[in-house]
Amino acid sequence: MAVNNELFKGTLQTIILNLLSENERMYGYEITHKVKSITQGELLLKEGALYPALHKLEAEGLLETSTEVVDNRLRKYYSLSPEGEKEVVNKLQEARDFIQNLQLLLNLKPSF
Amino acid sequence: MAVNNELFKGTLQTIILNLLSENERMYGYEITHKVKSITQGELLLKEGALYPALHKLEAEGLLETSTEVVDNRLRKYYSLSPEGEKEVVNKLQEARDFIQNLQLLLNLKPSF
DNA sequence: TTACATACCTAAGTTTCTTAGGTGTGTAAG
DNA sequence: CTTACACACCTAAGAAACTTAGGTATGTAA
Repeated sequence: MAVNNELFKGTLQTIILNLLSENERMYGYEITHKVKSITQGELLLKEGALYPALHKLEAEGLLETSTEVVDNRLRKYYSLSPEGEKEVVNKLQEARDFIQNLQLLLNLKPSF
Repeated sequence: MAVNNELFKGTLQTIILNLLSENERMYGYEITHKVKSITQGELLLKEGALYPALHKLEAEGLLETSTEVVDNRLRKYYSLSPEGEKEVVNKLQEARDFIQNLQLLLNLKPSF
């Protein structure tokens, strides 16, 4: 992670699940680039963090996979399982509460 | 931590420094209760997390301490050092950027 | 043939936090 | 009078997430 490394700890699962709720299916390498482009390079999602996280979410039954060969290279596509669809709703609500509480604790609320 | 445990990882230093920038001086036990009341019980800052964090910030020169005995009990008051005063500005800006990026990644921005 | 993008992966180490204690004082309940 | 709880500090062991630093393999541009 580029700028504020430490703070993003714990948000990775939520970020992955949300991207997949918007994009139907994505593969790992694509996710790292998507995160980079959305944050304009401020958050660099490391592969060493991403792949274990994807495997864990799959093992928990929140993600499903299908592999394809594109241009003679393997792609492992991930998509939300039915449980993943439910979980992303919870995770997003938790994220909203988290941001709310953090803004309260840091007096960042009334900036706009 | 009570509700969303995982997400607050990495935010503790910023929370401590910001509380001390608002309150001149605080002691550990007071900080845990302050955090609890601000978040209405949603974030329970554990002593096992707080005290090591305070010691680390002190070792880094960001905090200064003075001990007092009140009602025959020891209190160790923490306050920002000059470097701490500078660092809290950086940390808060990082937190703003973090929230901004997280909202972008999670599509939470245009809710109000 | 060197370098870099694409695309996957893992193991070792670091850091942070949780769990689960320990020490000691003061006060309220029974 | 002893049990429980609030106050107030502390630490050690373990869990978990992340970083670092690799490895494998293909395709393309210099």
